Amino acid sequence: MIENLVIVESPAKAKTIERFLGKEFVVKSSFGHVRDLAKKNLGIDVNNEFKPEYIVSVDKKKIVKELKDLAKKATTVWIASDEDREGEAIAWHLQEVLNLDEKKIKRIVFHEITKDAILKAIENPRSIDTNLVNAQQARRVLDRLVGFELSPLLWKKVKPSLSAGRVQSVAVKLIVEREREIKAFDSKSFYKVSGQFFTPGENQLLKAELSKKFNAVEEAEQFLEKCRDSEFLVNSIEKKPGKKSPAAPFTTSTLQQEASRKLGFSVAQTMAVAQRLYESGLITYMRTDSVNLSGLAISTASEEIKSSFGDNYLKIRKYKTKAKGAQEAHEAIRPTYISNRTIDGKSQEKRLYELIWKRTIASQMSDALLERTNINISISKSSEHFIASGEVLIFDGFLKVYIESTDDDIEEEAKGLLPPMKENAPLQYKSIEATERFTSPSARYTEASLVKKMEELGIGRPSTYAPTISTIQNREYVIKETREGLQREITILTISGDNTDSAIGKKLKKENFGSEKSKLFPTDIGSIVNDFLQQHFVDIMNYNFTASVEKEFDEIAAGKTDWAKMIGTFYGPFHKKVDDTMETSEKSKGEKILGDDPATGKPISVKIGRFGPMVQMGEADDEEKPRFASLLKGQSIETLTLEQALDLFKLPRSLGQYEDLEVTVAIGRFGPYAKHNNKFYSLQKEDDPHTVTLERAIELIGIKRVEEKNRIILEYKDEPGLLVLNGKYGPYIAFNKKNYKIPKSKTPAELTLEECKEIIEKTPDKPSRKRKK
DNA sequence: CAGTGAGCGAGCTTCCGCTTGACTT
Repeated sequence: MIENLVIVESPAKAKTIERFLGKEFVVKSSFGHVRDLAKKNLGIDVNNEFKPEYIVSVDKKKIVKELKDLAKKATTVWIASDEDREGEAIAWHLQEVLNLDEKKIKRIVFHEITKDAILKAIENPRSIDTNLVNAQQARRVLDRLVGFELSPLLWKKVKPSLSAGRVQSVAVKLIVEREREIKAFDSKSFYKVSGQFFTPGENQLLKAELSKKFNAVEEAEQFLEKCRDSEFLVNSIEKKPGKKSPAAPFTTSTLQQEASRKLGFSVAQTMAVAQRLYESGLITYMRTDSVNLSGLAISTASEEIKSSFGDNYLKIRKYKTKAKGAQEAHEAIRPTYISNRTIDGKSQEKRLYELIWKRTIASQMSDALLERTNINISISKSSEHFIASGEVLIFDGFLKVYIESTDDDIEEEAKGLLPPMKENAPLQYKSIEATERFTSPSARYTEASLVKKMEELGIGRPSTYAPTISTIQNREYVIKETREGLQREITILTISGDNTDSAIGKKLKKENFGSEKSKLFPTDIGSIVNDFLQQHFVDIMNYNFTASVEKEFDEIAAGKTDWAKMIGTFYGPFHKKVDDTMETSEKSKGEKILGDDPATGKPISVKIGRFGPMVQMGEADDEEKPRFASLLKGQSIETLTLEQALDLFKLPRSLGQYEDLEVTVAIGRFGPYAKHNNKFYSLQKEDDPHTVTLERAIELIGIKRVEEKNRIILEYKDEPGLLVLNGKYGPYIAFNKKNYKIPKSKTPAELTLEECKEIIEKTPDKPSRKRKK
């Protein structure tokens, strides 16, 4: 007999709590949800008030049995799952599965894992909030209906094994739309003017920028012309105080963003490292949307700040969450023991821990105080002004430990101290430059900036950000890639104060632009699926869909709406639309007509084929069979031009004859190759299949033949198909398209044919490897 | 290792949100 059984969601949490409570308490974990909708079919009876069919998940059978046994023996069972919608549902499912007298079960909640908080919770038990449970059931059922009705539609109309859902489809949409926005962006050039000035007799330089930007090179030229015989004057000096405040403590989303920017971690990597830190008891729970710190955390942080930096660095702050739909069942992510500035562990763990430590400490520190100075410089022959701005740090405050990064990669020049100046003092210029710049489109998403956007829209939860990002990449809707940029030429106009008589200097400079590092790009399939869903299911694809159903879930939680009724209102029209689309819509291949082949006049189109994106020349019902060619890596249906398509049809290409047989070049699955006598010879990086010569192909054939010859250690006259070869992993025997390992006891170069045959016979048939989930 | 693009059909795929190990190479 045990006195009390306490059930929480996470085993790490169970371990800590067990330490706080006495011997009369056994603390166990449910490992999250214990039941879910049946996986076969829908798992929902749509004709009977959407009655869900719940089953104990396979991986939870063991734990459920254990909890059942313990619960039977206990006098009281305390269900202490999180205080949010999912937590309440977990509590209800547990109650159902444990199948106990209701009087034996008590529902408790606590927000801090301290002895006091837990004992207080135990003094104030309540019963399970059925309305909140119903809100969760509505959420679960809606997601299942959307996912399990839209996905099969895609299998039929686009490609098997695809998926769609309330969250993932909108995440893909963000990326598809951003890509189109970037492709459609019309970059405009403009001129930015900056100058270097000095007070006669002094040698300190004052850098200043013109607030006006010029759109045409002529305007910039005219302005510099005016500057050349202008007088410059310090028009005004303005000083004003400024301050910077620290960012809130980490949530899952902000941790993922900062770990990506500062440490270069992927979203999944951040979560895996954080999980290890959590399990070692070093940080609090890492899946949270709360920016709140416990009283204990704030007081230990205060101590740490006072002793390390001094009283004037301390400023206790309460942060409020801005995220839509935040449920705040946990604390913010922080070190468990704030006095530990560093930890032992792997390099990744140390770095992430230090980031969390700094962010937590900084959040309770004073503002940084600055003095900002603007010097306004007038130009006698123009009404424009140059402005020099500087910034001096008066008090560093939280900046002593932590500076938050931003996504904007616009290099902001470090503003520093300005040289001393007097109002109305005359200035001379050392040089004035007009530099050509270009307007740029919104940046492509990184994994972390996509999470940030999803959080803003209220789509997804802390526990699903990382898995969702993985799903859309696994389905190949989206690909994370580094792409090289392009080069462009910019014009720089200069006048020099040392030589006021000479003409305006003009030089051209090359600059790189548009390169992307680890950014998310939509694939052809991603775009096609997005357009298909957008065309037929606008409501679900709307960025506000989640926010609006969340409002209805809140109504259910408040007991104002019946959950099955709410689902019914949604499902009626939705299901009809699914049926209609299944019946009437054509298969979606993303087909685009590019134009006609100038040589034959046949139409050329691009679309998704059985093996991926391809171009087609001619129609299927023509007398002559149409020609096909796959798109190359990096090309996409959306952006392929007729010219590029024609290039694709130039292969395979015949180079001529060698040893009485034809040599051809083409591009295969593994890149460009030359083919001769049914043997393949890979082209090298420097070879272009469109221009490579017969001579070069023959050279490659020669090289490979020598290599092949060197591979052969032994061959036998009596058995031409049996060879002893030198491979990547050492010598081996090749026979009948199978490879055999040579025992260590034998010297490969001395093997006789008989010995080889013996080895082959003794080698057992390898069972063909089967793919398991 | 190496261009494939027909059609039929069985049997499979799929959602979101809680939580961590456990299959093998």
